[in-house]
Amino acid sequence: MQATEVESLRVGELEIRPREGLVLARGHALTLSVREFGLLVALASHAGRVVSREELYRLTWGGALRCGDRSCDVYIHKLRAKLERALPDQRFIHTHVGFGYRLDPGASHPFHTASTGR
Amino acid sequence: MQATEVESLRVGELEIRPREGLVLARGHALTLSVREFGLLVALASHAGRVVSREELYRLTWGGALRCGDRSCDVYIHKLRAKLERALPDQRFIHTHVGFGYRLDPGASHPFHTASTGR
DNA sequence: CACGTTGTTCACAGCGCGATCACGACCGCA
DNA sequence: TGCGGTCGTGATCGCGCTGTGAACAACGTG
Repeated sequence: MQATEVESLRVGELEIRPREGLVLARGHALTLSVREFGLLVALASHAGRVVSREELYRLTWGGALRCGDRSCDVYIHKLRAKLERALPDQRFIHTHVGFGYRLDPGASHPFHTASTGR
Repeated sequence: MQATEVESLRVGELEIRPREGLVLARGHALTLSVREFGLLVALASHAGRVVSREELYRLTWGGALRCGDRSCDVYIHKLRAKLERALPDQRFIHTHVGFGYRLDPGASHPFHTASTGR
């Protein structure tokens, strides 16, 4: 799945143009670094699916994720910060503990269950 | 039966993607822990049939169920809670006292069945 | 060279998860 | 009716996974 070959990826109000290195949030442009952009493209090209850190790293950095490497987490954080600044009312990147991350526009947050409500 | 090799399992309005660690309930994502997810996959890969605790434990935890271990019960409970929160009008996990659990979307009566029909 | 940006790594904080325990409800049975 | 076995369910606790800020090095530019 070569995301860089498509003209435009759409995830909710995000429009990503891989070949231009451009991201539009509700129409106006975001300023992302190369890594941030690569990560977003990697996520967007699997939108709605859970992507493991290994996979994200391979797609964005281009190698095997070394044990203990937290680069993904750090950049997920940076990406979240910028996305949230652009669209404060939405949540795009969801964490699936033990599995990876998922990019999803619609649902702000999946069901959350503490333990039978109190 | 290696459930992790199929793309997607469907049980009623549940869609389970073993390789992603993702569950969709009526289209939108659930947040399950690794154990909860493993258990659901174990049940789903035997949907409609009663699965013993020994079998569930072996499939999910990967070892023999020790005498007195209630892990299965506890996680069945957690799973039920999350499924019920997602789809309150349905019951998926049915208890067969003395035998085990059964995952089934439609049926609601867990009667002590000798299953005559079939 | 001075400076701002970016990429990488580290350290610490916070919280979710997994394993277990405890108690109570329920049921079949003598 | 008392007893033992089976389940449901809330609670506890240590640990690992994640979130997050910051330090530092590597560049690119004027």
